[in-house]
Amino acid sequence: MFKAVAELGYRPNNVARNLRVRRTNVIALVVADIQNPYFSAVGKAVQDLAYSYGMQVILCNTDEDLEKEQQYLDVLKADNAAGIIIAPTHQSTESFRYLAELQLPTVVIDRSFRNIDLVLNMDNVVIDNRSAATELGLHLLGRQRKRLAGIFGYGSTTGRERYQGVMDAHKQAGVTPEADLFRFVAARELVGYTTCIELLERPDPPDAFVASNGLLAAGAYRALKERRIDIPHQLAFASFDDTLWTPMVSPAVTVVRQPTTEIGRVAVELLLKRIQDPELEGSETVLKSELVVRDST
Amino acid sequence: MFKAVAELGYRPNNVARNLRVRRTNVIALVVADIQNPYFSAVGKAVQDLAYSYGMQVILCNTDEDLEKEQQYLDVLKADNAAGIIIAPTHQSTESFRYLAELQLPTVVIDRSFRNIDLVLNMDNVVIDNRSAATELGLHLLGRQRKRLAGIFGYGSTTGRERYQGVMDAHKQAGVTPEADLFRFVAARELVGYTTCIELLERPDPPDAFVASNGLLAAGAYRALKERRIDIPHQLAFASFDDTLWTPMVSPAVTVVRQPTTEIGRVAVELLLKRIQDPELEGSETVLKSELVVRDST
DNA sequence: TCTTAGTGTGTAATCGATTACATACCCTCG
DNA sequence: CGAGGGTATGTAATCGATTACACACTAAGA
Repeated sequence: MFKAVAELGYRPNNVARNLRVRRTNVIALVVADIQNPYFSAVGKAVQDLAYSYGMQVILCNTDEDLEKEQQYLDVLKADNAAGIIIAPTHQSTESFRYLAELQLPTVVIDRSFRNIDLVLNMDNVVIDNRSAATELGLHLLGRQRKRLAGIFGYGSTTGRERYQGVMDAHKQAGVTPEADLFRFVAARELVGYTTCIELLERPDPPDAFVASNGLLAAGAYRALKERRIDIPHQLAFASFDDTLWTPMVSPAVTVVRQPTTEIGRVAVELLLKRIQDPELEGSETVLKSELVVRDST
Repeated sequence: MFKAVAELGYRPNNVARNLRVRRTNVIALVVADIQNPYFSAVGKAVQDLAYSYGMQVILCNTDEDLEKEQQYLDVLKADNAAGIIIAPTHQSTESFRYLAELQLPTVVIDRSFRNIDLVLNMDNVVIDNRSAATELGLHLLGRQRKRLAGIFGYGSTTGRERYQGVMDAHKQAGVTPEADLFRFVAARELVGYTTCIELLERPDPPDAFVASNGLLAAGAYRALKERRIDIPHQLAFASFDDTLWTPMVSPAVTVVRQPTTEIGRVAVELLLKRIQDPELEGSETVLKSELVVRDST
């Protein structure tokens, strides 16, 4: 039988099959930018695990552009995707309503929808950004440091939560934060670079600096090196996301390491359960991050 | 009309459409590892351009495993993918025959199939690895350096071509290469690290070092820093692939920069033409790479 | 021997769009 | 007024699998 199949060169047509059984084996990964090391690490994990379950992964870069994201979602619905794993650009009730109306099994990663006023049958996989940021903030505010600056991803709850955590750290350390030292900007390397320069050129520059994600950190660190800032003595530097370069530079960078592989794994497993039973109630998984202290602080 | 469509919430079913018109708008990107910065850069470019043409990109990590690659190819054929962009794991006649028999529009990137003895209706987008490696080798062999070591990706023509280029450089510089200083290994960060350590611990260690891709380079550089090797005085270091970290470390790393965005762009455009007309003759596009000299050499 | 369960084979409906073709309709021109 | 060209509408076939169902056949038990 199998021999005959092989000899005749029969290839089943999955498109026909998908039409008949009314589902596909494609799951979509919708993120801002696959070049962001955090997302590419998660993407790798998702891809590997999906493969072992016989599923394909489709890749969607939104560039943090809501319209682009929604166009992708429309296409995914039309394509009858089995499910989606998404780090949504906006965390507004409006955009979650759009997402929910697709009626596709959905797992939200990286960004929380705890504060969305809708009943959402979706799973959420995040880390505790606020307390991780508090821990990092307290670490930076130690040793008499008083002037912490920070750049945070604009538009995502992640950035806001990390900012909140840093504010909590100020309170706990008894330091008054200076509002103008904190900026919300687009998560791009170049933006990290220019914003960092801007902050350094103030008459009263900061003595500590935090970046809320790997891309911003890369840009900021480049600026610090270019200006020959003495790290950590003149200024302490730390960021979120442990990437290839953070341990390699001198001084090596203190970071909050996210469990990217674990995030991808949990996301896929939750998604597969939800594909089995789309009516499952929503859930929230908070994974542990880890403060990795290196020479930059 | 459009109003009625919107009000009734009609969503077309692309699966049915795809079945009827006998094609899909999915192109597959088949690479070893999306976390490899080279591939994630190309992937980003492919994804962005594909989006503008209304196509989806499916992501396949082969981990340089031929069986996994062929399983993916089978699925892609069954799924009726519109076309594939692939960096094939093996460049053997056998594996290219397999690829060709799928009868899918195909563009091969990163690795050459010039030496394959088959008539292949595929496009090839590469850089001139051999002469780029020669240029890099000559650069390293300058200033009285006589003992160049190198690690190259195992299994790909890319690694072999770059090795050949480095050998050419020895010839041109009038230096006799020492065979045991050159290793072909798997493209993983950890492998780069251990192999580098191994080479450093020889009784007569090298005075220059080259890594044939970004992942191996990351591991090797980490080893060099850990052993507190004085770069570039004690040992000059350079690699292929310009990534986030290469300009950030001290000393910044001299690299051969590949035009990743251009590679992705050209690959998609060739693929789209080939989807239009699958009978097009094969082509080869050789893009220019660039030697970026920094402090490590 | 007859019934019943279980197995095997064959035919037809189904998924939801596209596309081809037939039929009906309208307008214009000879 | 009738023929012809062009648009409109409607019906049916198609893509290639899955799945349901009818029917035939075999084997075991009453």
